[in-house]
Formats: sequence, structure tokens, C-alpha cells
Amino acid sequence: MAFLKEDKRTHYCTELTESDIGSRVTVNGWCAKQRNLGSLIFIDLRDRSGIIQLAFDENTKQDVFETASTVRTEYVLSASGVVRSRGADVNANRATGRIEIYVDTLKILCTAETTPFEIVDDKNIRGDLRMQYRYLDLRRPSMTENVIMRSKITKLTLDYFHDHGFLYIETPDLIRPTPEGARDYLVPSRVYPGRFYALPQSPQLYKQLLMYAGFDRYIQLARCFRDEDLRADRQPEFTQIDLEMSFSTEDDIMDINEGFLKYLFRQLFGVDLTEKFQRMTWREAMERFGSDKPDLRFGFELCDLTELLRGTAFRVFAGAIGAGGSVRAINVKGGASFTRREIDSLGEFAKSYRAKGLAWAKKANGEVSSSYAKFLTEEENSAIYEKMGFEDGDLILIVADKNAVVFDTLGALRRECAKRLGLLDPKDFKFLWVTEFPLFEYSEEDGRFYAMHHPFTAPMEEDIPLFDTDPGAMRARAYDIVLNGTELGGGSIRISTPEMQSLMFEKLGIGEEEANAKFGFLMEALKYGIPPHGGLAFGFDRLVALLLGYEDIREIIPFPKAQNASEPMSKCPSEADPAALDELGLIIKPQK
RNA sequence: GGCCCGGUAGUUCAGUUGGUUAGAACGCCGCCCUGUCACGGCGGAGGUCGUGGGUUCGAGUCCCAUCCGGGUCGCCA
Repeated sequence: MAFLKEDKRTHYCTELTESDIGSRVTVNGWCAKQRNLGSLIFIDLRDRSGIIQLAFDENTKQDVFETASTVRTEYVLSASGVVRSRGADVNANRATGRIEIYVDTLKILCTAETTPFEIVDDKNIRGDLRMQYRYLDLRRPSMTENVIMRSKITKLTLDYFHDHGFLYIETPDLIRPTPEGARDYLVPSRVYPGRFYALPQSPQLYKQLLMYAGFDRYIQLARCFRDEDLRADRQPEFTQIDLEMSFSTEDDIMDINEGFLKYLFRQLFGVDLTEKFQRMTWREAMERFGSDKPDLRFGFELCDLTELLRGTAFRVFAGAIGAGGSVRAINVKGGASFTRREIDSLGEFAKSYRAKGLAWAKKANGEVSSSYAKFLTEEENSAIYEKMGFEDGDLILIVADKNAVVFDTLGALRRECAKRLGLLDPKDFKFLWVTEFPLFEYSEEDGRFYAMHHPFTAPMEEDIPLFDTDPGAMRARAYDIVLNGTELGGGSIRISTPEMQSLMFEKLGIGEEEANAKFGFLMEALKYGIPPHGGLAFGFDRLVALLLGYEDIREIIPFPKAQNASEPMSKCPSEADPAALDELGLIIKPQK
């Protein structure tokens, strides 16, 4: 049926209120439900705003009534009529529950087959089915709402940064492949067979160049691409709120972004976050919480037992200490309620973080039980209990290993226990800035240093002398913003002299020749008057998901990839046309 | 690449120690119904139990392989 001028909506469904009673309106949308009572028909009409009820009765013109009786779920309709009160027959569950449209003109714009699943919220649909019919999934009211909220957050973001003097500038999506970091998505060049563009992992270098150019404050909602394995909070293509500021210190950058997050909370939830966000160095975060993104909503802080146990005869602990590792523990208050089986499952959980085992002790009703106490002396045991403040109801978890494993495992156990004990209140928002990240990370495998953040991050002034003596101990002018155990974003002050940048490349084992080949334009640019600058990037998808209470970012991405990085609806990636490959000079090696 | 969980009507699930013709709810189709809104009543259709192989008198159930989906570790400057 042709869609004519007179069929066009005058209102979205839920724009109508009791004040519209008596006026003639037209609505467009989908039939969410038809209820046929014989000589009375009701249709719930749904558009992106929500649902309003259409009514037909014995006074309705016969042809209109007959049309209404043929309407099935998901038919597309245009309905015109007069808004009227439902009198006493109110549906309290709906915004439009006191009114309905008494329809005099009904047009079926398009019919529909029965959908593979019902378009309702209160049903769990299998993930792959939702992905295959994502356009139907997005019709479900909660998903529609998520997309709308994402749009609102986008607008708030642009408003805030615009109001603070930021310019929205686009950077290219076809760029030079980056030598370090995540795998690039490569795009073959037709003009230069055998050469490739990469899709950006982030617009890092371009935003720095924009500072070199003098734009002073830049922002972009940047699409970024990383060819790595997926997680519930990680997609191969995602969006960053990417920004950069000149003539700025760490404090300036942290302050303006703290202001941004507070602005979002005020605008979205009417919540005023008055307190200044807590700040903590990376070292402190690791020592106290075993994580560089600690969840501060609960305690269970790490306790170092290494010195206390240095002379122990227990081989598991002694071995870890002897190998330069440590023995650390957390005291899970209330954890004594865990059954033996639950504690065993915590042990399995610990092993998934490469820990060899988990030692535990619990005290319930005055009775202590323990997996390890019999291997320690009386003195050692009581020293541990004293240091940990061991009380009735407590569960002590001990991990002995290399430091990295100890921190990872206890950091994860800490959160897992809090989760099992129901301590994670989603309405409690604990923000944290983690500062002074290490500049380098040593790879045992490759026998070299890697930049922990990226190779353009400035070292802390007082650590510069360590370049020659102890690079591993150097700290970076880098910072992350953390919310309830999730890294929302991170950034740094950048290197702004060619000397420092060369030094950095040198320490990373990137020779002068290689540096010139890959970053020659940057080294050249650094010669011509570079302002002090730094920036930050938020994971926009994560931010939106957290604000809306989701752990899975696919709930707030309209068309996400499945875990195997494919897109089940359109079935991509797909094989390329041989002629296209030929033109690109590519030969596909047969896969085993 | 490793480990873990899952796959049974269109959908969400149940299916006992292996045992007759694999069930329920919702949805769908038909008839009836004047105020429903989780409408109601009556009737009906709908399943190669992901796929392949094996064990067995007999497999949705046990074993092996494989595919698909999800979680996670590695990975993610």
C-alpha cells in the first residue's frame, strides 16, 4: 500500500497524553499485539517511542473494522482517529494507559510473516538467533531504548566537550600499519599491489599531530579496530571518545574528564557526584588490590606475608619466596560461609589465572579449618592470623607464586568472592584515577621492553635518569580512569621533543632506521615547535554499557560481532571475488 | 591456542537409573466472544532431539569426533 501524505504520523505513540483527548491524530508503527473480542478489537501499536492502544468497535466503519480484524503481529500500520479517554479501564503499566485512539482510518502498509521470536522484553532469546535477526531484536523495547540512550549520551558528550573549547576533527581510517600493540586489520591497496593500509587501533598519532598543528583541544568519537579475540566487553571494532589537549598537565586532563563524567551523571540520572574522584598510584593499586583497575566498592585488600614466612619449612611458600616471588593473602570477611565445594571451586578459579594452587583457612563458629595450617608452625600460623585480623566468619585465601601471578590471582579472587557474597551494588559508583603506570613492560618471551601504554608516552621527569640504569623501574605520565573494576579510559602526557622520542625508540629496540621508516614523519614534525600536550580516550561502548547497567557491550551496540569475530546476519567476513584478489595482487594460501 | 558451559516444536524450557507414541508454556492457524491490555473459551497444526559415527535388544539420555553459540585464560601498545 502506498504511503501517502495523509498517512504520515502527527505524533509518536507515547507523545500522546490526556491533554490530546478529543484531537484527531495519525500514528505509524508496528502491531505489537492484536486482541480481538468479537465485535471489539484492540491493537497495541508500537513505534520507537513506545506503545499506544488503537480501538475499534461496532460503530467503526465496517471496512475499517474488517481491516483491523486481519491485522497480525508486526504488520506495519498507519492509523488515524480521535484520542479518547479509556474511562475506568486504565492500564497502569503504560504511559499511555489512560488513553486510546478510536480509529476511523486504518491502512496496512506492509504485512509480516510470523517472526522467529516474539518481539518482547521478558523472554531470553538465544544469542545467535538475536544476532541473525538483529533488526527484529532491535525492535524489542529494551533494545530500542538502549540505542536511543546511546544517542543521548553521544549528544551529551559532544555538548560537554564543545562547551569546553574542543574542536571535533576527523582523522583517517586508512592509515599506516603500527608496528607495536594489537594486531592491525589490514586493507590491501589496489593502486599499490602488495602494500597495505591498516585500520586505526586508535587515532593516536593523528591527534598528536593536530596538537602540533595548533588546534589545542580536539575530540572525536573515533571508530577503532583491533584484530584480537573478543570478550563480553571487547569487540573488534568499537568507539572511543578520543581527545587531546595542548598546554595541559595531567591534572588539567583528569579534571576536565572528571567533569565530563559528573556531567553525564547529572544529565542522565540527576545524580550529583560531588566528591573528587580518588587517585592512586599504579603501585599502590597493585599492592593493595592486585589490579590496575581495582573495584573500590568492597575491602578484602591484599596482605603481604612474604617477610613473615621467609624462613618457613613449607615448600610451597618457601619455593615461591626463594624464586623471587611472594606470598600474599586476602581476608574475605563473611567468606567462612562458603562450603568446602565452593572453596574448591575458588581453587579452580585461581588455577585459571595460572596459580598452582590456593591455600585457605576459615573460621566458623570458633572453629578453624585450613588446607595448609598443618604444614606451618604454631608461630607462623598465629602470626598470619594476627596480621590478617582473622575473626569468626572470615576466609583467608593465600597465593604463593611469581608476583605477577600472585597479583592477578588475588585481584581476581577478591572480585569473585565479592560477587559471590553479593557485595557488588550496581548502583554504587566508585571512580578512581590510577596514575604513575610503569613506562615499560618486560617481555620474558621476547627478551625486550615494550611500552606499557604506547611509545609516545612521556616518562616522569624524576625517572628520566633511570633510562640508563633501570628502565623497568621507570614510571610514565600515564593515567587510567576506573569505575567499579572496569577500565573506562586511559591516557597520558606525550613526548614532545625529538630527543626523548629517539631515546624511547632506542630503549624499545626500534633502531634509528626503523624509527625513521615507520615514524619519520613524527620525528620530523617534532622539530618544529611542539606544545606540551596529552590526552585521553574513553571506551565509549563500555561507558554506555556501564551507565545503562549492562556487562555485555553487545547490548548497546546495534550490530555487534559474535565471539568468533563474524557477523552472523550478513555472514561476514566472506570470501573475496577472485577478480578482486587478482586486482589487488593477492593469492590466498590454502588453509589446512 | 588452552579450559569450562550450552545446543530437544517457531521461541523458552522439562525430559528420572538407557525402555511404549518425546512433553509444558508462549507463539502460530481455525471457530466463538462488547472494554481487552499476559484478554478469555473451544479445537488444531507443528520435532531428522545440532551433525556424523559407535556401544546396546533398545540412545534425547552413554562414548568418540565434529559444527555452532556463550564464558574465560593467553592475547588486547
